[in-house]
Amino acid sequence: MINFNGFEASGNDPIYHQILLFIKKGAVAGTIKDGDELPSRRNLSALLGINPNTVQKAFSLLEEEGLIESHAGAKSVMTLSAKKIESLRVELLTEELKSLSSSMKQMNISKEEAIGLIEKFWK
Amino acid sequence: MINFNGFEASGNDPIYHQILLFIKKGAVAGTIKDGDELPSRRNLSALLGINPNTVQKAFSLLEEEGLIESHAGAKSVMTLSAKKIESLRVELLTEELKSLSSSMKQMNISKEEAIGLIEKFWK
DNA sequence: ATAACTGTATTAGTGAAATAATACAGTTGC
DNA sequence: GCAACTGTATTATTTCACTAATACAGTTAT
Repeated sequence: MINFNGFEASGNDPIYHQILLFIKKGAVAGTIKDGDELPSRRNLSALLGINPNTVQKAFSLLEEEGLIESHAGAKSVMTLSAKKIESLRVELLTEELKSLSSSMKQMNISKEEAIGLIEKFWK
Repeated sequence: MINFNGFEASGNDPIYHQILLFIKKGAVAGTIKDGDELPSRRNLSALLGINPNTVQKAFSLLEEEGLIESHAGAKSVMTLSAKKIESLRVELLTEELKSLSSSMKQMNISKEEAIGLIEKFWK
């Protein structure tokens, strides 16, 4: 069963999208594996203190992307492959790093200084 | 007069917030200086293809933070100091790097790999 | 002075995220 | 078989970002 203890909703990003990212990042990290069961919509919404429909939105998007399978009555399960995971890895890293380097350039911060700052901030 | 040519609204971040960041990052970069005039609400909204009220929201937040001054009838102007700029720099960098390192850890990516990826993505 | 610009304020409407309360059908465990 | 769980669907409401259309008062340039 996938563990949501490390999850905390924050910022202005929609909650359903944060759940989506949490699952995707877990898949990339290897902490979420093919065949893993997801908590039920009702259980997860209770655990996170949010509405079941919000969880349902996240899960239905995961299904559209082919990352989980759902059947009425049974728990949803992860459907991962090495190929899918590699795609996720590229997708998430590209997003993250494009945004970082663009942001740093807008502040006129050099690559070297940026790397130095990362060394500091990495705890 | 502050130049908004490099600005493009994108993503799910509210537009008023993107305008806010654009100004703050410009101040940190040094391309926006103390005393610089801002375009009028009406002009900027027309240039960006958005509603004047959205620009007004961004500008009123900037005023609350003491980064601009506005008086009825006259153009708004930047009110920056070395101290304010340094605060902005710390605020923006902390935000950006905390988010990066947290995200990388969720994907189980080491500091060394992260730095290597930044070297690649920095163009 | 006056026309054309400024900032500021108000009221109304749309769309999306999230909540709330149900309902129904399929599965699983005892 | 049956109770307790599952996924799925529907309708209504609230909040916020954003748009839209005005209105009014202060400034700036000619």
